[in-house]
Amino acid sequence: MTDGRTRRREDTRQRLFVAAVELIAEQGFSATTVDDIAARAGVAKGTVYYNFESKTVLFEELLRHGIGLLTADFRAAVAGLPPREALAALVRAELGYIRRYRAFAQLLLSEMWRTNREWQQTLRLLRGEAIEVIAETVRAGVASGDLPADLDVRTASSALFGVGLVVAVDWLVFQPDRPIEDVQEALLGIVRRVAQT
Amino acid sequence: MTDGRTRRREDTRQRLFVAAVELIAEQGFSATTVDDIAARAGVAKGTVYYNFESKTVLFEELLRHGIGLLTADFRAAVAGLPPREALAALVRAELGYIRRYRAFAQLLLSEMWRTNREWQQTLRLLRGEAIEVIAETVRAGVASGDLPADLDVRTASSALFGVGLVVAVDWLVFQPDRPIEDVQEALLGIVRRVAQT
DNA sequence: GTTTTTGTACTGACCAGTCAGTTTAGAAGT
DNA sequence: ACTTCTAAACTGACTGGTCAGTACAAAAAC
Repeated sequence: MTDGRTRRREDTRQRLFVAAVELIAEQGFSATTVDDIAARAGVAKGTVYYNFESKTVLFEELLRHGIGLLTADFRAAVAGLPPREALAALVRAELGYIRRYRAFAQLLLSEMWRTNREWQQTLRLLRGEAIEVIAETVRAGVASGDLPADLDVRTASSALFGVGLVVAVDWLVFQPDRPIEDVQEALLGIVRRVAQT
Repeated sequence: MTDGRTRRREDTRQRLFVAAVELIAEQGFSATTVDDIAARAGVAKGTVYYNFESKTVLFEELLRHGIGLLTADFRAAVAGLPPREALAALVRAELGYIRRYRAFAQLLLSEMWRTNREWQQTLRLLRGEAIEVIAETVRAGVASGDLPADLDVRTASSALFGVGLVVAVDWLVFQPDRPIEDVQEALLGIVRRVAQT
């Protein structure tokens, strides 16, 4: 199963992911060339096409991989917690994820609200999966009375997701010196306020 | 000054701005070709280069123009108001602007947190100008005691700017059916909460 | 008669994707 | 063990197309 071949190949794909995510976060998908990605990953261009069908597919698989990790973090964070605590745990999980995968978060923020791109459908779907975890928590809170009954679940969930993203990335890009605890506190405050509207 | 020639030229530039902003909001700067922009504006390619030095300069002037309007709206909104009301007025102004110049807002959201692009310096500068208006209001509020003294002016101002942008664009892209008053209410609630931290 | 726009044709750089050939891991034969 | 064989993994020069920017003569607007 994990013989030398598969491990080697998995390693190559991982290096390509890392190279691609960094370059695309900095420059965007279109401005990033396959040659750049190959060079940064330390492989030949042909290797990119041996491992991925096309530049677009590479990016789609990258999105799937990255958001998959985020969704898993979300699920782990809320497991077994009552609604209000689960909501706070989600905020902490999102921030922790963004700190760990800074470049991916930056990339998401830049590409999330685009329209008319080939991979846009994929991204929408994946965004939906991540937000669904938040939505389940919000829904449970509304049902149990822990959260206000008139809260629009879908809107609140996507707003929560987006606000976390923008505040954290803004912090990473423009205020990297500020301690993360402040950011987390500000975000938790925001969430608490929205949950009472 | 505003003779026929200048007005005609100004009109051409305006049409090019509109075409460029829509295409770049949808696809990004790199994926948008000068031929596309000219075609959408209903103008020959040569006209683009008669009116602008290069594709990059066109984009930079577009950014200057768009953020200039936003900054002017901000200044008009806060004129003569006490800090807390001024803050609410800023939120309303930002939302109104985003509704009017939807594509530009989408473009800003996508390009704001990029690094390593030629025009990135320009964008940072302009972002600073817009945020400075917010910062003046926040600073005045802190000085007069209307806002908490321990509020970090720079951070609060940029967070306010970013949150408004992401919530509004998310609304435009994913929930266009939802009434804008809801969005405005949610935002005002958020701002009130942050102002008390 | 001067400024602005048009239309078309062109150049040179760049870039996604291909492919014939090379290297490598490890299975099979002795 | 140790050679031989094979398929998987990787390489990098090459191709065909795309696109920013140029050139310029003729037309339209003022």
